[in-house]
Amino acid sequence: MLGVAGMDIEDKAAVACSNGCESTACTHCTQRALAAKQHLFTHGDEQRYIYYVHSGCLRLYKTLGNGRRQVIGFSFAGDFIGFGIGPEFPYNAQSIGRSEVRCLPRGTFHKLALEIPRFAFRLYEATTLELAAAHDLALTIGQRNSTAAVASFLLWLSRRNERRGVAPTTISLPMPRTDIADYLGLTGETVSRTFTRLKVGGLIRVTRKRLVQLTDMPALLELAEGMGGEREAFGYADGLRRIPH
Amino acid sequence: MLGVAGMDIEDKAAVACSNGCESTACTHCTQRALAAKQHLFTHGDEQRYIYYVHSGCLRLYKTLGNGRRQVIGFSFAGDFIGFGIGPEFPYNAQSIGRSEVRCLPRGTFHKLALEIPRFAFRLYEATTLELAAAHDLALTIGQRNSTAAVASFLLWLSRRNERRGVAPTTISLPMPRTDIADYLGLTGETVSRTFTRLKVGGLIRVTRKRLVQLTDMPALLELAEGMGGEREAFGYADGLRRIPH
DNA sequence: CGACAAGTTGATACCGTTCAACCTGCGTGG
DNA sequence: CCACGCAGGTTGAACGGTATCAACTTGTCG
Repeated sequence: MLGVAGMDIEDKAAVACSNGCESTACTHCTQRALAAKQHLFTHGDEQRYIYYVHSGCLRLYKTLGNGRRQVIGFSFAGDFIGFGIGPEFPYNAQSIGRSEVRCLPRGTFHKLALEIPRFAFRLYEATTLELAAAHDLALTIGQRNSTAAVASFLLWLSRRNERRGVAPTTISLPMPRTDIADYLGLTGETVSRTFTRLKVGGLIRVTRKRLVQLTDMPALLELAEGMGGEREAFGYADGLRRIPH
Repeated sequence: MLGVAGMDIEDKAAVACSNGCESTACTHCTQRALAAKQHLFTHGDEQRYIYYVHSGCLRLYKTLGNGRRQVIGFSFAGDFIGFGIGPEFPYNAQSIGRSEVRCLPRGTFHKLALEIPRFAFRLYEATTLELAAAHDLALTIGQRNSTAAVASFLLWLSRRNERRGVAPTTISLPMPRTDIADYLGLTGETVSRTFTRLKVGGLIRVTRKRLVQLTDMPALLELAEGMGGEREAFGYADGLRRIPH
């Protein structure tokens, strides 16, 4: 075995890269600084590079002809963006705040993969983990109500913290509410209302708009599974009282 | 280049397999016949094999603690099931009707990948395409209304036919309405109503319950992008008249 | 400090869900 | 071969969660 089980997707990819970069890829790599809201690439752009996020955070999203937007992921520092084999990117990548990325020429990257089996295998592993994440997202969007969706989103960030040795109860949100909304298939308003319901329910504390404390993990875990209010505590399926008008 | 651009994901995987199977994998492979509704594996089962669907159709799905189900994909004859590196399957695979699968020992499969770079690379390619499909699903569930979702589902099957040289306007549905519903994040009732609306709108013809003719492709394409009824033909966003009570 | 983006809260509408009754058609067994 | 049975599918009526549109507040950055 490779002894990488339990590692983060970005960790795996980083290992994969370090293998390759040492030889060739990173000798050719360029840097790029992105301003807030600037696109790294858009849907249909030629796939020339695979990107490595050095700092900042980007949103990956797709759009419908009518303008509706689905965020399919967030890329944090240490993540790779742009795995895939098609000639064009099938989604958009946009910097949320300011960020810096490294650009690894795709050709070099793939040549390496064809030369070093372990490298290709790690690419496979990394993609496989992204796939699992995408399936989880589908489960969230399709089957969780707004409360369960927001709860599972917060828990996802919590687990991410945990794996990096950061306090799992202190969640910093680099993205605006509308991104969370478009990620979860909701609207900004609904996300906002859900935050305040979790807040008044005592499950979270919102220190600042982009900084959340998880104060009742077990309850959040239950909510995320749609088990909130088994006894329908307040007459609502998720056991949280609606804010009175 | 490898000259596989534009190939189907299952075609790619088949090539990948044929490369490997010829040497070792398939000499160890066993067959398995599944009855209707029988599970190939369930969430949490140890990942011992990678499966190749020889005949029939399976649904892949995940569930929430409260019992709600999200279908994350359908596996048709020629597809592989079970790519991934974790110790356990993160979803369930259940036969829809009767089906037959071949079981390829995971160890052999992965050893091969580490020996033959091109094989590992093809695994990477195949997973990459599955990932793109999962992102499309998220877009559908999160942003398309019931009409757009059903339209894009039919068009997906249509494109699939096209790539296999089958008439793209004749869609056979191996799965029940409830599977389509749980795939699109809807209910069986809503899918059923949407079918009849498309029917009375003249966009499809339902020959038998599981056999659909696409009679107005351009309109379906517009609907799938949420552009249906730009002029709101019937006063509804999707341009299709609701069935009066 | 001042302007504008981001976030919150409110009122209302509506799409999809839910629960229920009723068809339909396919496979099975008498 | 037909009739039965039942899963699958359709249709109906009402409810409700989330979207939508709008006003207002907050806070962040230049």
